[in-house]
Amino acid sequence: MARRAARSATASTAAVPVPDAATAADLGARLLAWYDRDRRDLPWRPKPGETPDPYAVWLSEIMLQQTTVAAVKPYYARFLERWPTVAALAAAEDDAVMTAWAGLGYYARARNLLKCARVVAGDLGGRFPSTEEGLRALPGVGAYTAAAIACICFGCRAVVVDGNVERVMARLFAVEAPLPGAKPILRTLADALTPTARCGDHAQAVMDLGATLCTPRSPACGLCPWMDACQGRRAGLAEHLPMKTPKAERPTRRAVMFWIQRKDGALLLRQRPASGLLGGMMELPSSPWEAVPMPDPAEAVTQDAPLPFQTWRPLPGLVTHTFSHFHLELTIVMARVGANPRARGVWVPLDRLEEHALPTVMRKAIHHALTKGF
DNA sequence: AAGCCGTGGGC
DNA sequence: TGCCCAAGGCT
Repeated sequence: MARRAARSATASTAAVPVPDAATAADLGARLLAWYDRDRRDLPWRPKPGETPDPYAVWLSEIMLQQTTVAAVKPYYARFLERWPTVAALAAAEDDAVMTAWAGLGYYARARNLLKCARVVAGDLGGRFPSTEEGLRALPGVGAYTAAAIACICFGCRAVVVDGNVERVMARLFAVEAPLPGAKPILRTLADALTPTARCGDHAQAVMDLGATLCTPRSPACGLCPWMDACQGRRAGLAEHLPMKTPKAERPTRRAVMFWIQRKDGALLLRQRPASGLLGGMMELPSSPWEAVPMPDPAEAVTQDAPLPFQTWRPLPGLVTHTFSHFHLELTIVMARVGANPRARGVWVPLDRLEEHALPTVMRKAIHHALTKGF
């Protein structure tokens, strides 16, 4: 029974013919010709003939996980200038790295970045592993990143599959099975197209194709080196691929957030727990973030404030923010406390907030308070 | 193994 | 405006 089910799953895979070696070689040659002609100039991409610095490539690949090139560029420049080598980064203070990462999101990446730098600079003597398997064992380095570094920096033949590659393969071979279920099929197709020579350039070329021409919406098929071979385009499906299984709705969580100022004007911040949402980042204290109606400010002041205070007022309006899996609405309560309050956290003068690892949602809350509260 | 984990930009 | 998406990894 189970065997029969597996067989039928395989049958749907078999409906997508894997290209033969000659076809793959032809497609690969046309792709590299296009890449060599229209190569994008990216800060982490070595010029033709230059030897890539594994540290720089690794840093860029971590930053680029689920993050756009435009968002990464300024962070990448600041990191590379401040910590030019893996040894320098390994020696950095945790807080300095989290502060420098603030605003880029997915903060586990920053924690793993530091862990990884310390493994490489310490146990590995300052050198990144030169194999896919060795790289894959590093914190924050998964299948994609290991393959990318291995082929870009060390010339390994590695199958690089990211969102771009999946989209390009789905269109080129008209794969109508929806993601994420179609991942194995798309990987098989990417593998069939992956050459041994210039494997790193090939990988970057497919990703560039996805980023610049074979875009999620309104692909520029007329400029594509694979236009005539693209089965998705031939079927009039290109723009609709890859299909995706619908994802769950995002609930809205709500909370009352406390802007608490000491007599000298300093603001109370706290550090969040090391793991989980915004792990290790700084926050304004608040009631729990729950998918319930907005709490009554007076009740929140009584139940959830990190220290007692008499003088307070709720600010008009809401601070809204959307995370990967929920929306957040915040009511800000402004309060004043005495000169020597006792509370867990750090008291920060308003002109030194930028020295702390404040994620975007907290910057929004601070901006709202400074705008509406004064 | 499906859910968790940020943010900004484009349409 | 609200929704989709981006060079994924971890648990």
